[in-house]
Amino acid sequence: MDEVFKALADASRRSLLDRLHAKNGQSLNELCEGLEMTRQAVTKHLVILEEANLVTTIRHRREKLHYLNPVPIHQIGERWIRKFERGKLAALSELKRQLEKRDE
Amino acid sequence: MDEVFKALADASRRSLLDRLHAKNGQSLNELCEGLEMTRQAVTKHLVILEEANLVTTIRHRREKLHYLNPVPIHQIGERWIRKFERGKLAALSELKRQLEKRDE
DNA sequence: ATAATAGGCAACCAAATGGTTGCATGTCAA
DNA sequence: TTGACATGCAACCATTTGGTTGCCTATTAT
Repeated sequence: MDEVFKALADASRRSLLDRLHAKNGQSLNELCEGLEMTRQAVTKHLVILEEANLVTTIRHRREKLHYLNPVPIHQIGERWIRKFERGKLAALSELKRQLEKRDE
Repeated sequence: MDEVFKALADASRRSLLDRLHAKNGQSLNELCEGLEMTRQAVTKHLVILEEANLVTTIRHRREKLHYLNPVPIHQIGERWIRKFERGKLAALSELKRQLEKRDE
């Protein structure tokens, strides 16, 4: 679990997860597009995400495709949120979402 | 949100959250007990947790009492987990919990 | 009044981290 | 086969981070 938190600590890695959340199964070079980092930097980040089991990869031809794995993220909440609190928190964020939506 | 992830990245800080989850509203010195860190190190960690809004404090006499705030933790899951995935993941971890319980 | 308790501030240090450059390897297309 | 494309590996560097020590302030109890 330690690796998961370390992996999520960096903004670049979180934005890589965002990209995969938006479009799953991207190759390294695809994930590099539009970023101001070197490909090698992105590689390093992806390795860290893989080791944390937040990203799974499969090779297809010469490409390595990356997929987001939401399981470890889901487990985070289970550590510090009691069961009876979940409902209230969910209701709270739904309310927040509605209020923000109203201002669009 | 960046501060939340940074704050959660460190194992010492996570164990402080664990302690508050077990017993809410502890003072600095209470939180220091049994740890192999200096009080000043713990102070630094608590400041980081406060800035991330993961811990709220109130002063009572000369003591500063610390409380766990689960809201930012709850928000993490909302970022990368689609609504339709939540049910499955919750079922999965419940299953896992049951299986682990069986081995006790 | 004074000692003990609870906490705060600042300077300093070693280790970890995020990034770069340069080169190597494997695979596909013409 | 040969060049282009997709990825991998390693050395190196600046900055951040977690921790320490030393000293200071505020509040409580005797």
